[in-house]
Amino acid sequence: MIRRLPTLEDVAREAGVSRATVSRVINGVRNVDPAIQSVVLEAVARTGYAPNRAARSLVTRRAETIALVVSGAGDEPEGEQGSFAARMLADPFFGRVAGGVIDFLRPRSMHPVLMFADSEATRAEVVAYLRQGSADGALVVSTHAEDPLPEQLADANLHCVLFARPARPVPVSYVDLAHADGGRLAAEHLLARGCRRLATVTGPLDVPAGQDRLAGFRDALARRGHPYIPIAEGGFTYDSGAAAMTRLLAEHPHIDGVFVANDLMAQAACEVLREAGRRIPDDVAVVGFDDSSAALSCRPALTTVRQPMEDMAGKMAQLLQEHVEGARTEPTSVIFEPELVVRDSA
Amino acid sequence: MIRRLPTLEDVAREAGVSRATVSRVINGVRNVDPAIQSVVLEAVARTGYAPNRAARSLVTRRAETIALVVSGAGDEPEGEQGSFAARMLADPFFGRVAGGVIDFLRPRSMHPVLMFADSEATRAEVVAYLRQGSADGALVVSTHAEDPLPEQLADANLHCVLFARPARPVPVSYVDLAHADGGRLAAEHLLARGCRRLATVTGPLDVPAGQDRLAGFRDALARRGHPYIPIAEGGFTYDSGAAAMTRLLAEHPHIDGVFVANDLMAQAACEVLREAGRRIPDDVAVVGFDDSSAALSCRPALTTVRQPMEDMAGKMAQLLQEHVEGARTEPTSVIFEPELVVRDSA
DNA sequence: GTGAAAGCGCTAACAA
DNA sequence: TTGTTAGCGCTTTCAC
Repeated sequence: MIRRLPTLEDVAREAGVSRATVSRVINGVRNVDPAIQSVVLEAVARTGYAPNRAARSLVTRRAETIALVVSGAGDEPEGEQGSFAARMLADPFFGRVAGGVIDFLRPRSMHPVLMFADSEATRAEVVAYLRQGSADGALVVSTHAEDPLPEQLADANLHCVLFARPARPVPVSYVDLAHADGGRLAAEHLLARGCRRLATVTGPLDVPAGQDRLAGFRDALARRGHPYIPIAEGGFTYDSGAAAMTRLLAEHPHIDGVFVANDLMAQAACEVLREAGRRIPDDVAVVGFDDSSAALSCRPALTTVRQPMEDMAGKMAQLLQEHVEGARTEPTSVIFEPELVVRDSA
Repeated sequence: MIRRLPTLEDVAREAGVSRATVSRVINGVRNVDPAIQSVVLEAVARTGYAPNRAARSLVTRRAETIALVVSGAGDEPEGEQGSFAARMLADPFFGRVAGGVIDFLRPRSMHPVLMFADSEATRAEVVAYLRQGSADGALVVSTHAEDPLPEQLADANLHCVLFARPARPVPVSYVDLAHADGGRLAAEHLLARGCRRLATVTGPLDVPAGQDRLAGFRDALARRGHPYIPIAEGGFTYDSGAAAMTRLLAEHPHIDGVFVANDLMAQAACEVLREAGRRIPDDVAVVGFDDSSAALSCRPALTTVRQPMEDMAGKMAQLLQEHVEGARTEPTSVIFEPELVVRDSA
């Protein structure tokens, strides 16, 4: 019995063949005599051999690992709210994206490395991590508009795929949603149920998702004879949603329908409306966006524009894999369609 | 200009020294002439050198990576609820643990690999992953009592640290909470605010956390002259909490205080109570457990027993690091104390 | 304080 | 179909 972990060499000796043959069996290369193959397999079992990943990576130049990185601004106050990582982990949006990525990766026996970057230093770490070959590529989710990470990765010639179109054009692949169509869906639903004094709590207006949802909403309304709609800008967080709804209500107490640009803010809006004595949906109808877990935990259950995030995340992972394998060389984009989910709030 | 990525060799040539010297500078080994050191550093900058992780791991026998694995039963119905990974990511409990781990790791420039295992096959993958040296050890969070993973890891001589004591003894380190003390805190608070007809929604009674929280609660009550307390068993999920509270209310309509073994179920319980026309805390006081994000999103805000999960998770990561580095060889356990957080529900 | 040289365990040409 | 051999890029004795 040898003390150190068994190596290819040990298995080869045990099976009475060469290292190369064992390697072929392990890696499922065809051209191997079935008889020899089973002899090798037995030797593997007997020795309890497990291929050393570092050694393999060194020669294949593949880490067989991808990074899932969330990149933020780094200008937010730390403290009570918890760390950036903790905040992101608590966000139902991130959960669905991560879940989608993992479900794509798992059947392929791959597991993502989780990275959170909210400063130049941590972003540099992400770049370094990939440059060292610790991961073959990155899936990046940005939390704010001018995130420099995508460009840094592109400049370093590293593989990456983004969730959502970057605010400034960067030559990398991304998946995204037809946000404007989602805004339209919300507008039409509110109109159809008879609302006439509409308003909206928007997302941050410096990111495409925020802009496009608003544009689609306004657009559909304008076509139906509603040229002006009061708006209040939010930041996609619960608190910002509550604040925005409060402002809206103060300035326009008679609104009977509101489109809120994501579910977390919509949940906050419902809370504010309820505390202001408004019944939902009777007095004010509320439509959210995302169909995240917040939509279900909201009372009443939220009517919302569903973003198929798991599918989007899976696609994102698939695109990255294609880039890594060289099956795809040019950046591409895949845009998904939103869908209205009608529940109780509108 | 060379096409391939720069290697130590390239930097050495550029700096006019040997590979060994460059390696020393990169790794911050002392015995290096300051002058040479800066020459090397310049050469590194000029070439844009980044050490290859696989090559380093091959010789150091360290992956400098740890796995964060969530191990579940695999007997739960897939489907509407989403995949195991998605469900865990949506759970505020997991979010805090992961956040704590990440915040410990980040200053050390380490990033966890996220793995979800809910079947024998996926558990075997976790073991294989570690045996290949892809990660130096595992942090494991089990979602059910008889999780075989800890034992499998221990048998394979792999480093691991658990979150919570395993149901059956396994020779591995773990961090845990003094759950019984938490139950006691809840009992005393409820009694102190004048509740006299108490009941409890427990966690699953086949896991230590479920048992101990109940035991502590009962114990404190028994000491104060309340020998019998109605209970309803839940499974730590929202739905199971709602079901348990419904049963409790049907059988004991006059309860005026309830201890619910985690916040997610407590949130569900509040919902059930509210729909049954009970005011919280006036008619029924509710105390939760964990102080997860559910405690804050609950209406009214939940009075709860706080589990310092971030600290626990950080400690878990620290213990693992000590094991990996060989600074600690014997399994150990660290038990944290819970703390009552008084909000509006009790 | 620095360099030469020996591997770490594996894959992939290339030969046989 | 199988074996031989040459590295992949790095750390680490061991001399000097």
